[in-house]
Amino acid sequence: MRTYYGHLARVLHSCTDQAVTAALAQMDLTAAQSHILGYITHRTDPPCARDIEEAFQLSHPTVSGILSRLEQKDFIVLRSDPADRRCKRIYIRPKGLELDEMMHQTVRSIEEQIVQGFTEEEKAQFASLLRRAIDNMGGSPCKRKNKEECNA
Amino acid sequence: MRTYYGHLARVLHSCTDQAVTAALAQMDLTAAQSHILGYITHRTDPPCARDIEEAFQLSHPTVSGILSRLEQKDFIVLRSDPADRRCKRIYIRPKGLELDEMMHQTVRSIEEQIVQGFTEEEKAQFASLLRRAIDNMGGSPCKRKNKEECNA
DNA sequence: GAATATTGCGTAGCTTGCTACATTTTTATT
DNA sequence: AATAAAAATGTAGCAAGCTACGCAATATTC
Repeated sequence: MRTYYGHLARVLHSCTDQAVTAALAQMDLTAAQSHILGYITHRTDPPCARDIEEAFQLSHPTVSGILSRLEQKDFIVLRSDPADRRCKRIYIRPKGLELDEMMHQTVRSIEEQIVQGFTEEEKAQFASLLRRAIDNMGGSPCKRKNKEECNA
Repeated sequence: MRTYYGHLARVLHSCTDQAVTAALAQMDLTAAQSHILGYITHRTDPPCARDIEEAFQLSHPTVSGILSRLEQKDFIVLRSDPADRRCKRIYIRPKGLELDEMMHQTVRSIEEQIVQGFTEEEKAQFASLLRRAIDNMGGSPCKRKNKEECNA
């Protein structure tokens, strides 16, 4: 039987995503929403949509959709930056901040589950091979200037 | 910087998928459609939707949507099985058969690009680690009885 | 200073993924 | 035989990913 790495990547992404989403359902968050919410929380200064696109290698409309759902649920607020009125800064609201600890614990435990039974060496190799494969494919849809922020 | 395997899997899936879709655009096929079309072509007997769900670890509505788009484009035809009227057998149409060789060549070349610069040992390890990770996550959304068909 | 390019965002429209529910047909139970 | 369970599909509705387009604000260039 042939090996299709693309297929394996899809399946791994898909089941991981669903595990996280299921674990976070009680907080009314999906996997994608929680990752982005966590990123916003841990920034020292409020990011704008563009920052998230680069950090997560996602297109603008995708990020835009996720942010608008987070805003609807009152986890964040978007406000135009007076210094550059093109940008909309993203501010965490108390309701979003509250979930942070629980959210991160959930994500961490699922990340551990993925590499359960791996030796430290295997974990390192797994990450390294994944990053090399991504690099072989030209990184990702977005052109990214901040390469160090990606594939993290 | 922490390593998020789930994130890496998403990015790898995403850029692979887009590379395949871009390469196949002239044939009016997406990555998902071409994989499923290839599977149907290489079956000795016409499969039904359920077979595809198991082989690709996808939910019924997902497969149903892809099949209906393939049928709209006249690549396949769906016909009820007279022996079991619940099943709809999937038949390849000439227009679908035509693309097979070109399609497979495209997919193969992108699969090679993913593991470009990998030694044979690294390729084997990469596939093995991916399969172990998928296994750790409980395989995938579908419960699958045909485990040997999966993660291929 | 005016014209042009770039940047950030919004929206429309698509595919692909999911869950949840309903329907039809077949199989199993009793 | 009648009823219940299981299996295959259909459909509604959502999230998340994309491209392609347009608009407004800022930067750049002449």
